[in-house]
Amino acid sequence: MDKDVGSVQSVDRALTILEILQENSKGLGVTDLAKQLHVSKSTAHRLLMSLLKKGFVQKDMETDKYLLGLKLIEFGQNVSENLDIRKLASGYLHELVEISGETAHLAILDNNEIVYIDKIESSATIRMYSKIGKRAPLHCTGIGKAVLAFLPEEKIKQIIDENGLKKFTDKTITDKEEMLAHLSEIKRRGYSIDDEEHELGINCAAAPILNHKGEVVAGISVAGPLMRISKEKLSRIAKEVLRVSQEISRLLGR
Amino acid sequence: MDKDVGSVQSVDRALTILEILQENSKGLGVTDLAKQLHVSKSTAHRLLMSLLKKGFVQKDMETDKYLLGLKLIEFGQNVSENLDIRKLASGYLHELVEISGETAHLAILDNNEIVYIDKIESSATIRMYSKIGKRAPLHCTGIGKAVLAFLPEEKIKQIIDENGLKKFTDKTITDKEEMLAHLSEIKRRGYSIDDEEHELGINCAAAPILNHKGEVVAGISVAGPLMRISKEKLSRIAKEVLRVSQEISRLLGR
DNA sequence: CTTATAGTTCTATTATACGGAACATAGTTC
DNA sequence: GAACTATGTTCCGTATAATAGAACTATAAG
Repeated sequence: MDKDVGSVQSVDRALTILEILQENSKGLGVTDLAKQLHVSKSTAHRLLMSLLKKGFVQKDMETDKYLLGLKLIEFGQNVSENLDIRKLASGYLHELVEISGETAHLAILDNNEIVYIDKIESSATIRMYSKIGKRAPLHCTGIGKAVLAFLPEEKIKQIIDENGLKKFTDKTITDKEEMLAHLSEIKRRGYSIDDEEHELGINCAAAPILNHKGEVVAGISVAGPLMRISKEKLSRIAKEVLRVSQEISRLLGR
Repeated sequence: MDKDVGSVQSVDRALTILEILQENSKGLGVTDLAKQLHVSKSTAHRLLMSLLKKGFVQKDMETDKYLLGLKLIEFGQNVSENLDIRKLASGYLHELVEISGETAHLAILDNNEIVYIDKIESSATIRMYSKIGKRAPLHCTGIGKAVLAFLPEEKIKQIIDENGLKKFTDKTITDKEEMLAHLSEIKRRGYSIDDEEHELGINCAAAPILNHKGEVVAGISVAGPLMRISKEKLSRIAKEVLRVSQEISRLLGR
């Protein structure tokens, strides 16, 4: 057993108690906990007293068992709220670049547009901050459509009515009914495909990121030139983008 | 300084670190934390290593500061999900009984009806489990209306259309439009009043309990015979019921 | 009533958490 | 670019604080 240098035994144990209690939602007694922790009853008890005093665990009055405390709800909320989506997603975007060999993007929804807040390229190891901050419409970009599709029905209609469906290329969807059907299909399968609807020669697969309330807050995509991305490759990429988007959403408490 | 007997110093300190980090959402360095904890840098550092290893804190790669870890989101979710609303509310219901001298109820929404899951009476110190499990309609009870008012608009209409507005007393609201207006008023002020709409001679003030997503999951009320409750007393009670409902909702992460 | 089981408090022992110093790293100032 | 500061990390001897086990309660079971 390695000595776990640089950390504090009793703290490790206390945190392990929390983990054990997470697995036992009906609560555990001191003796059970002591066994699982491989410590004496008195040690387990003292650790519990510290956790109890701070509200990290509570004692069920009826069963006399210890369970996770309400304080943890607060903490969870707090972390969710102050989460920096860019930092959170960064590692995943790199993973997507690795897998696909193409460029990955992260964008958030702001004022009926998307704003790119990160972009990671395969070739250049340095980030191109130039494009970061760029805004794009919702109706004809991969991330835009993915985000739009997951907004509430009324909000979608409102945005379309307010902003229209401006034509960027011959492939841009400009008919409202067609767009609504398209979005509902995106919502069903979880990801969107941009088939040169914003810029000719560029294909893109994207998926939304949802927060703990199930609200769409951002989107990620992988995009690249048509010549390098076959239909088949794009659909493989789309699966990966979807998977990653779900992992990120999960981190947000989704 | 009392010795905080029965707890573990290092655990207390580690948990305090989490509390301090909660107040500093942009993160803190080792030195700052050590100062606030009144311990040496090395101690603060070792405590952080334990917290870090378990994912309770994370280190921001860009600023090199420590902040609350994503693990806490999981815990929060877990606690919310496994929360026993009855146990949670119990103390608060007793408080309401104390304040009002009348009977307090807790009910949850189930299948377009409310189900009473707790009832606490002033006179009898023992709980009357007889009434627990009883079902009642949404449109003419205090809790029912409070819950109904906080459902999504469409859901409200759907429920009314499906279940109708059955007349129980002369005061029962049976007109759909009148009911919708009534409900929107309830939503505005946060609490509902049942003025003999279900049972003659019984007045009641109720308010909804919302979960972390803002969804209504239950309601609480204080009810009593007309002869003991003046209009004025009822409105005083309603304020208390509202306050308590908000406190419980907050515990649920609202 | 006795026995068993779990929770809580007490206490002597030593392992372990502690502070301070040393070292490392980076960011600033001149 | 050297000298200086501020901050993070590692090391180490010491004494404190955490530990195990026993004693003591409080319930529950037989």
